Amino acid sequence: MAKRETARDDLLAALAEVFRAHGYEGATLSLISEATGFGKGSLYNFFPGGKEQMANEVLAAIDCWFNEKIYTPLRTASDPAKGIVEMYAATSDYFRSGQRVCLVGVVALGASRDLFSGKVKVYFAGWVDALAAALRRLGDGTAEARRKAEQAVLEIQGALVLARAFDDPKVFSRALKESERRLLAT
Amino acid sequence: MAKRETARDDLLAALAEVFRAHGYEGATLSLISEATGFGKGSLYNFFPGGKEQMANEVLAAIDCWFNEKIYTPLRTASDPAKGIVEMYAATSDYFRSGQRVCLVGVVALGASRDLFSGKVKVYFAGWVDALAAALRRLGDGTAEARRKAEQAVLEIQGALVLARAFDDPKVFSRALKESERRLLAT
DNA sequence: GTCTATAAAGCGATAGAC
DNA sequence: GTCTATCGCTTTATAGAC
Repeated sequence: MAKRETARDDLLAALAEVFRAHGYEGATLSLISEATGFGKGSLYNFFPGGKEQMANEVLAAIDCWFNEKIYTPLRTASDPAKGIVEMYAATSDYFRSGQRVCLVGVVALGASRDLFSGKVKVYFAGWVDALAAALRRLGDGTAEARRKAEQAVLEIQGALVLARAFDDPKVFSRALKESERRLLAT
Repeated sequence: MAKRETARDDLLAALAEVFRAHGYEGATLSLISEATGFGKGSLYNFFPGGKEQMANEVLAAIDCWFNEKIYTPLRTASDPAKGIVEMYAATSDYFRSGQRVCLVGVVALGASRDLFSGKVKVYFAGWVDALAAALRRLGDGTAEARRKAEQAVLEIQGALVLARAFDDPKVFSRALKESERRLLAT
């Protein structure tokens, strides 16, 4: 996390937005070049592996962000219930109330899934596991905690689909609020 | 629905599988040509509008199928609860227990959303509305029925994402079973 | 109605000047 | 480290033979 990595992190953030907006197949090098301000030559200097390496590093950066900002707090919060509340808040922020898509979810549904299946699994497993850990600390049994955690993650992904389909952020906000309420009830 | 339309329906079904497997951007004419057995010339004879027309007709056919097999039964079943049970069964069949993706959901999340936003909205609105109608017949108020219906459709879409991410049909089956149980409770 | 051949544009990726 | 020029290939789409 040294300062000299900031430049690459910024670049990865810009790349992530292009992949989110156009998907892996649709994110052409021309679009990437335009969005990042770098020529193709520079891009291949940063990522000798081309588009595939770009996407792999973007997915790794996303996983890293979620680990740091969501999964770890969820596991270590002194009050697990507060950790869950903060998870929903951070999730809503991250996805801009449903106007920003989940790149990992898009990849999971898309044709490029096979290329990145490892990273996709790690991302979702990390989320479900961290949430299940918090629920166990709230008193749920192992199986019940896992079931509820899976359900919550699934609701977030479904809310993103429906919010995009209806082009209505309120669908997302409403769904997340309900999901949080249900998860913390009893 | 005349018999002479069957050939085009079969063609649209084959096209749908290509779009599901590769997404709109990834479904190249070469892939489509291979999957359908028609040369590019023939494809442009059937669909002068090219790929965009193909996708539009595929989405229309999907909407038609859901209307006929799911939305209408949901509205007209003499027993609304039975209609809901059958909706979940038909949904699980249609998506092959989560191994088949929802093309409309994929389009909603993808870059081609703007091209097909009308059809995407109609599909999901049709589903939510039909399900809400069944729930009202079961005694729910307008707002409550709509809320529950939206939640159920969202759960189905989320279950597809998670099942694909984990590459595990059981995730889908479990989620649908739970969703059905919750919807029919009380 | 179906094909092959081909056009024109865009793709990912590379080479080499600076 | 960044660029322009370019390669070889694939893309969508069209033209024209059969």
